[in-house]
Amino acid sequence: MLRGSALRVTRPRVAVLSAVHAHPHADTDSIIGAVRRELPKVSHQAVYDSLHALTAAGLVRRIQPAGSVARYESRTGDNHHHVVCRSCGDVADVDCTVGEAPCLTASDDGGFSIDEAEITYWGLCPSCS
Amino acid sequence: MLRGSALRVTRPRVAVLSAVHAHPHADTDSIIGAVRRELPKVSHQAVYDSLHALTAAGLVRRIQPAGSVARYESRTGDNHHHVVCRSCGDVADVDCTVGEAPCLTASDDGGFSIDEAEITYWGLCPSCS
DNA sequence: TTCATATACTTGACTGATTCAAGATATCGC
DNA sequence: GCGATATCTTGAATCAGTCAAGTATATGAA
Repeated sequence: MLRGSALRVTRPRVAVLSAVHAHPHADTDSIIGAVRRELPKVSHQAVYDSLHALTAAGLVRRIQPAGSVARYESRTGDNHHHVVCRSCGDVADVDCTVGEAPCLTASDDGGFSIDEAEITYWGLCPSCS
Repeated sequence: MLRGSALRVTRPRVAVLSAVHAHPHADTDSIIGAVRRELPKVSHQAVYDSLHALTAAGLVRRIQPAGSVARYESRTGDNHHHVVCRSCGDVADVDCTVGEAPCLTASDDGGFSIDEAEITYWGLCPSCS
């Protein structure tokens, strides 16, 4: 995957990419932890740099619900959305409904040229509700 | 408005509420600046506290697009959404389209009890595009 | 395989938004 | 006007994330 995106293949990057695949919606700190289980000496900066590189290459997607730190996931390019628990902050995926496209055209875009509509659903997860 | 929400009427709160009305989508720092034009000696903490109190009371709404600091607006309870400029971070309001409601029912909520669907449109504002 | 070079990583300091905590002050019901 | 209590001031602390300088490593060419 890294080579496919013209990214150099380094051990930190491989570990970060695996960690994001293994722990969807994990925050940076959890990813650092997961990476260090494999490569104990990786710096936090290397993880931040890798996440930025992977995000820029489109191999991972960064999400950041209001009030949360950045989280990363490996499902990209499928325009899915997220539910966030107001109580514990847990995040789950929500697939697009078929009927969505027309609704996500803004009625009045205020002159903006819109290229993406991101939906965040808010509520309570099963264990908190 | 403050009394209507059973909040004590203090000069900092009045100034914060006016500032949010006068500067929609302003971040906390701008609000502090606006408040201090009227009351130069207000502490930043008082502004943070006021914004929290006003948000809890529903008199203002807090929004925080990914990668941005918290912003506040006085339009509440009308379920409108936002367009955010990827370049300058500027925020504008987008009214609900009539057809939206059915689309914003998640196809699979993963067991979450959802109470709100928040849409953020991303693109470029007129001056950046 | 070796080498050169650009890219990535390590280390350690720093920033900036936000929060915490303790004591002083002001609001509001009586 | 007075007392109780919420709010504000002051100043320090936290935490995610960034910056910067120097070292190490991946990769393409010799």
